[in-house]
Amino acid sequence: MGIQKEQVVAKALELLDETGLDGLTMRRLADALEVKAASLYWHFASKQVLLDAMADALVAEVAVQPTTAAQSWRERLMAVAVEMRGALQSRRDGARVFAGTYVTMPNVMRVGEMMMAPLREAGADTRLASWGAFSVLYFVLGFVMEESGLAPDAIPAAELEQRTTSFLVHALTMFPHLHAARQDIFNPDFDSRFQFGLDLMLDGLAARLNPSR
Amino acid sequence: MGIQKEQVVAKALELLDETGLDGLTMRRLADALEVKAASLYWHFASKQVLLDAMADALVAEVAVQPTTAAQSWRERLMAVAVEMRGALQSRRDGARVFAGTYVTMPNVMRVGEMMMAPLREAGADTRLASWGAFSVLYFVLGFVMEESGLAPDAIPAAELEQRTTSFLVHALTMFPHLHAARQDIFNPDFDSRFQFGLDLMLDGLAARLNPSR
DNA sequence: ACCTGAACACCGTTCAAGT
DNA sequence: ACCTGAACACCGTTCAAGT
Repeated sequence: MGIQKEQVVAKALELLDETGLDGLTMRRLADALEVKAASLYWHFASKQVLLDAMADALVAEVAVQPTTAAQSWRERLMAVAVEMRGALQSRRDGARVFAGTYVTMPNVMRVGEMMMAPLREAGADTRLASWGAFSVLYFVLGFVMEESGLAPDAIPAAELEQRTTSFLVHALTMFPHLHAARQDIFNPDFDSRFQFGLDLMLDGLAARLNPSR
Repeated sequence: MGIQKEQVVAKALELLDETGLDGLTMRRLADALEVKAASLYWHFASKQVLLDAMADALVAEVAVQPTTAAQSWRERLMAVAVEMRGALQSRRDGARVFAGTYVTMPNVMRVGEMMMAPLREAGADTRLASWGAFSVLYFVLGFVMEESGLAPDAIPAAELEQRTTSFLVHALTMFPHLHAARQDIFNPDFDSRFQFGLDLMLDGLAARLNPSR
């Protein structure tokens, strides 16, 4: 009967959680599928093609919630951004897998479309809507890369503490603003920090949607 | 006499331009330095440590231009963001090298400090200044990752064309907003697109610095 | 159509041994 | 203090051969 593409991608994402991106090899994946490594090349031209498919599958989990008429464009766009962050965080190294990818994959396009829609309906022209949507996507990606780089399974606790100490020593002697803000910089409430950055962009978009005010 | 850390990092960045991140191996780097691969481990505990040093060296090129009193906080923050984009683009796969890194490296801290300074002097509290600065950094990183993924030396022209076609086919049949905005989405004026996204965030920051208006 | 055996040309990393 | 030889335990990928 053999293996199917979708099974391979699903198993690869499963394995990703266990091994991380650096530990995910074609041989290990083949083992998990009870097949030989060479077989994978019948279904995927290269490891990169498989990684692209994984990225697409990751983003496929960004659910389209039925639009409530009561929701503002801002709430709707925010919801997609939050979902996107969740998708990138749903698997270990998810952001890194996605980062090697381009916006031309169907499910990434779908997310772009879902971000553009509320902007368009609120009166944005194609440039404002598309550049705005992609700008939000770039922020989300950058945020999650940093955020998940600090996750406990990505970095040993001892090393994190060492980095923290090193940061504080440098800050104290050379970077007064970082030192003054150390409480905020090490604030572990990533939800609030994400919301904060998102709001900055949404405010900028709002100003362009209502240039009169 | 032997090799020095700085020479190794400099040569590694040089080689990065030739080979790309995937082609940069310890053995090739050793060859370029006319040394054996094992010797590198005397200076760097692992390849990852070397990559961290490369990321730091990349960001070291973000120059501090002497602040002109005439410049607004907005101009100063923008200038650092533009410099940061330039640094990440100065080497092939620069953004990918940097993306594996954390904000605890001295030169990354320096950039954070340079972004925070104008905000603080404009009256921002530590939270607004630090979270704002890092939000801008996340946008810059996400932007350059996408931007340089589309660069001619990162992707063969034939494949880029194929992706474009695939995008348009999908857009036509499934994603009306993307299709309507296709001219803007494929607009190659990345400077303008970068400026656009940056302005969104800066507007958001401006609103928080002058909440009275 | 789909899988395997076997090989090719590499990797990162370690470590005893050299100078 | 710094480098090398030689090895270990892997990689991604190809391809003739099998069913």
